Amino acid sequence: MKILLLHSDYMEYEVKKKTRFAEPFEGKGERVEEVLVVFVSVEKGDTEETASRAVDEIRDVAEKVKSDRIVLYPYAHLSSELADAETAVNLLKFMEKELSNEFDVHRSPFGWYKAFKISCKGHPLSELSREIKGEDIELTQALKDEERAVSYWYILTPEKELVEVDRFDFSRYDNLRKFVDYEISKRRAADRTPPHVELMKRLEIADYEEASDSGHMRYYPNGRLIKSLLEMFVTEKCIEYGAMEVETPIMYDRGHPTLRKYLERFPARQYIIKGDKRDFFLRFAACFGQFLMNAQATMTYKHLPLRMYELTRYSFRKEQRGELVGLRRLRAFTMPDMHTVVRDMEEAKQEFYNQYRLSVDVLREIGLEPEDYEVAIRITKDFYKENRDFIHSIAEILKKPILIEMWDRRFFYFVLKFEFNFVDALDKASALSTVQIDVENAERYGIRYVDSDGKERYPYILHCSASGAIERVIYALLEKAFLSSKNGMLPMLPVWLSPTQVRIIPIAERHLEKAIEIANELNRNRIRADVDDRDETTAKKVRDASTSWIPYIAVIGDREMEENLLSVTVRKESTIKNQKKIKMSLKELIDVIKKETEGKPYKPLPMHFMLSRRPSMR
RNA sequence: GCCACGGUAGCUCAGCAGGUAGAGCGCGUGCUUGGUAAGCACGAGGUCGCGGGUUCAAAUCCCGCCCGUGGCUCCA
Repeated sequence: MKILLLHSDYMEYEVKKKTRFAEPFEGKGERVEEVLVVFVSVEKGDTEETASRAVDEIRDVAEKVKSDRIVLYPYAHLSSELADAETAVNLLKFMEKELSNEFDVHRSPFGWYKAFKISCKGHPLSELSREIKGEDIELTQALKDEERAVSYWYILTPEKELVEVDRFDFSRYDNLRKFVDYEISKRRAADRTPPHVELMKRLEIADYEEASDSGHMRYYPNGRLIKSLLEMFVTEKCIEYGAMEVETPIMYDRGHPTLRKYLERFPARQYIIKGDKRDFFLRFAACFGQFLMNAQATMTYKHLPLRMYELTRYSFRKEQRGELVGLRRLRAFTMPDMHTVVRDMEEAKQEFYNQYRLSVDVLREIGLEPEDYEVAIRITKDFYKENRDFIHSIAEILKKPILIEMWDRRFFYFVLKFEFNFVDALDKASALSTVQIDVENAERYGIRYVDSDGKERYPYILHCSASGAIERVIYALLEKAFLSSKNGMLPMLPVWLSPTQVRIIPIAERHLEKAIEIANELNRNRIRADVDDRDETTAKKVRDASTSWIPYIAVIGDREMEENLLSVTVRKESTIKNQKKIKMSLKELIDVIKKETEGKPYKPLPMHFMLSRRPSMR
């Protein structure tokens, strides 16, 4: 926004003719004496926040020149980057309203050709221009609100008692203590790179891509397989839960009146794409696309709850440079995003409860148990008071204490949310699953349903990410594996996610043919098996398979050929000192793995099944 | 984004009072046909992150930038 301030003896204007942007106006014009005239150009990207900063400037100048009368005069010629007319009028009206508390404000109509006369006083303060940058401001209104909101911290015990956080006995809850420390005192102890960063590289899962922006990763064949399987799994679970899968654009008009409000909270966090005529921002979640779709749908109470799902590949958030780490925090990430339109708060609570259970279930099947994460519930005080029993009933689901953050008032779109927070090897917490009850966006987007009495009503909307970002799930699995290795176990991924599930190791060349035959049979049974046909010693091949976290290592030599059995090393039952080796038939091995991966998605080996034909990816 | 530290072979790192680069692993070739966490030998492989400056001479000193990690901040 650009403004030009002229302290004047008088200002006089006369309305001549409409432009195509003209706002309705009846009068002819007016003359105002002893006035501060403010010429205003509203620019692209300006928001109410920009406008209120302009108001502060104007107020400041008006007080200095001791003028209690102001003319707000829309004037396009101060800028070459003008906002659309609707925004401009809205912001001018907003400024008029803000200023009229203290001043006699005259707003000249927008979008008309006007003649004016002005007599500028000419003292040193009488002519000032100001540029108020919309994009660069750090603090938007919502952020200011957040600063003013006070948080109260409690622990909700499994016995449904609400205890102030200082009075809770954490002695049996080490992980929860770490999480609470992280949340409240913001204690940071880490002095090294998180373990998953080294692991994601060494296991050829993912790596930094210097040719892209920070926080955009490359995924090697192994990583793509793991990511793909997780994506398939979460998607299946959400569809099974009753969601309609959709796909929506990844970029949206920056000036779109509905989207802008949502954007205001994070002005510096968007990727901006220059279009031919309009500028676009890259989505940071699937909300927009789904809400716009919902707004157009004809819905009645009979259709509710209505669930819509999308896997965002990608969501973009231009996080601050120093916040990015490995797979924990990215600028481009994949997130399952489900929105549920519900009739009323009763239905919202019911869904919230069910989606909480869905999230527990999804994480558990992925390989993250309730003891691997800590629960946080964030809630407004009012909502808590009105729904005490409901909130307490949530504590029953996992029977573990929950951190409650209570706000004295609502400053964002939701009244209630939960998160499951993974606490990693460096005691840092990151949110995985989350569900929120949104009481604001239905109205903003014009999402309505027809109720049983024939009247249109605004529904509530739940936001649900059943697993959290897929990349973050991989991070959690790697950190968990690292933590388990500190407890003397061998680190590994769940079998259904392991890129190679069975490694066949022929002892000498004469066993190779049989090894290939076995691998083929396994692969026909949808088990990812490969063959280490390299010219290496058996010990070396076993070591390589072990350091690649392969769950089943099957050695085949003369003895196995003779007995028609495999000599299988089972990783999850082994330690580095004590390898668990079992003789079993091929059929038994197939049965064991099939049982272990039952109900999970499958994809074939991500690379050639002969190790000698496989490149090292880094 | 701010502060600190780091970037040298494909990988992990050594070298740095300024004098044109080293190890281990990996890779290639040969020997070896092996029995459960690293066989042996030989060989190839380097714009020392990028750009500028100081100097007879810069991987090494100075400045700027890029990337990474930690802290601050932040996480819709």
